[in-house]
Amino acid sequence: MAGYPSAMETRLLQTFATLARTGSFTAAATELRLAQSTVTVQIKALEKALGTRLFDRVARGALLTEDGRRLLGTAEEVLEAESRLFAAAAEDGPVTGTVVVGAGETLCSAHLPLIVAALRELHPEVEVQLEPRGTSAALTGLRSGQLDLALLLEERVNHADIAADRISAQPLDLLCAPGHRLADRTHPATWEELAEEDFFLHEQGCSYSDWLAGQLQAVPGAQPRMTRFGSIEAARSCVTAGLGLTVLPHANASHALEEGRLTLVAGPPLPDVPIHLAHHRRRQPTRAARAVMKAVARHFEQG
Amino acid sequence: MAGYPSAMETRLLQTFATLARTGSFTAAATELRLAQSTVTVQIKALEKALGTRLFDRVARGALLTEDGRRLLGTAEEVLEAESRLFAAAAEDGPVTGTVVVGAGETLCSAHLPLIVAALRELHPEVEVQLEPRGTSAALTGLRSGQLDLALLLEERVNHADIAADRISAQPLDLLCAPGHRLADRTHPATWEELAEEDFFLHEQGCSYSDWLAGQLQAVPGAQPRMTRFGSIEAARSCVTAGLGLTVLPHANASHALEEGRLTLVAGPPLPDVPIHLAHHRRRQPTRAARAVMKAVARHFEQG
DNA sequence: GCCAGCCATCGAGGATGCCGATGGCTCGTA
DNA sequence: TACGAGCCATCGGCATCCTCGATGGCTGGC
Repeated sequence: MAGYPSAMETRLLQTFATLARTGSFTAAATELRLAQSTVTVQIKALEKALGTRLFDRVARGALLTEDGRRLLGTAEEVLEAESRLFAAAAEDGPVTGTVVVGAGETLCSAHLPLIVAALRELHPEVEVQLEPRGTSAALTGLRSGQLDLALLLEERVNHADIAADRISAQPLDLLCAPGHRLADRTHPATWEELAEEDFFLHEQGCSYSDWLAGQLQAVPGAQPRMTRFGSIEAARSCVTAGLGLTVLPHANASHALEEGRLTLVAGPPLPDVPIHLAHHRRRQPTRAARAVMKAVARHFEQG
Repeated sequence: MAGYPSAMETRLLQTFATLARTGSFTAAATELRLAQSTVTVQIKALEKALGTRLFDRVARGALLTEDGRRLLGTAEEVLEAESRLFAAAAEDGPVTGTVVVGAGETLCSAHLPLIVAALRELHPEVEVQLEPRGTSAALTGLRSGQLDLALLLEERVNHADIAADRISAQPLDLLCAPGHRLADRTHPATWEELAEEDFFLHEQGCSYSDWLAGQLQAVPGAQPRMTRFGSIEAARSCVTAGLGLTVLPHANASHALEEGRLTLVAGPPLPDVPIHLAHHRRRQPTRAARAVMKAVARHFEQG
């Protein structure tokens, strides 16, 4: 029994303050919507808890004692602090802080700079920190708390502890250099034809590159030649140099297409790659993180 | 339903702070001597009351959310204010302020200056304000709250709402001027003899003067000549001028006796007049008032 | 001296808090 | 992979506490 009675309820302090102001048990009870006897009991309980008499009961009502006057101010400080607590809880906190977003290089280079720029206008106080990570590294980061959000280029994100929303889908482009022999094909190349070509793809774990690799390897008797790079830029450079083909989300290829460094290859239909925005299910996103989530969603909605 | 839920208990805030510090429901429960389930329920109740999630429940325990971090400080302010309240209640307040003491002129002139002087040494912060009042006016003052204390020269003080302690008794002196014809009596004068004299007495309502008047009027066939004054000083002046006799508590006569302006008259035995120290029963004396009460009691104990 | 207003007390009943047990979940380990 | 330890959420029971209305004592005014 070291300290004070731990169960101190501010309800008693409310009654204390009201009784001090009105000077009447009955009036205080009316104001507090309580029975008069309840006020009597509560004040008695408070006096017992504080170990001192707070009021003199006189014929016309209740008068603060010296101790009562002395303690009233502090009691009101408690109430005021409590009121501030409720007020702080009611209002939203500032949208500020750093949000660490993990995303594969594909998205980092194509979309995220635009998103960050849009966000900066809406919430200048929010700092976004990009962490280039593949899907599995991103998931680990979400679990360990190193990442607040992750953008995943995956068909499905199915983990019990990860919440993921499908926010968009990227069309894929099959690409080669303008001078490449497949550049001017008028009718689509088949998988069998493509399996004879050289491919320069993004690293293992990149979903659309893995998907393409799977398609090529599925061609019977084929021995597809695929070189994987840790950097999209490196793979794309090989392709613009005319060494072979690659596959990229359209957003990552559009620049080079416009500048004539790459051109589309007519080929078999390619699927869209969905983009998922993920966060840890058990961790509530910060306000800043929610702002980022909104900005991401808006970016992909608009195109 | 305008405001916040009025029943906010700091117990929940204690649990909030402890859980935030330990990061574990189980550890917090152990520290707070509660069951783990209780901590769960309390935190849930607090989150509901505040309308926001305070903790992320993760596998290894509980992590503060952004809102939790933001509100923790304010919650601790509430606890700290409450702690101050208990501390303030535990310690005695300062002995300071003004104490209004009512007393008849008799005591005001003889005793109270000494009491005030003694008190000033012990409690320099306490200011005593003297209100010359007769018994009935003093009682009214106690009831109305104008007086904190009253010193009453009465045989008995018997009022349900007034608490009075008999703290001393004043011996009475029967007095005349040295040249008066009763000054040199060797054997005591009787009431019959005294009833022939001129008396200069304090005002109506002065207990010992009234008592003396009663004795004189009780002498069969007597027509006592008594002049009453609103001021003791006035009555005493008449007596020192040799115009007659008076009766006074010894303390009020001693100065004049020592200086030879008055002398004792041998007469019938006179009773002691008790002094009562009174305060309103329903009003708790302030600390300053209690200090005055102590000083008064000590003064009369010492003589 | 009676009446109106005020506070204290009491008993009942309804709400609430706390507890122990149990179950689901995660993580580390054999 | 299966298992056990540790952690939190839920549930039902029990005791406690809170609130209320009724009643009585008291004071002060008419």
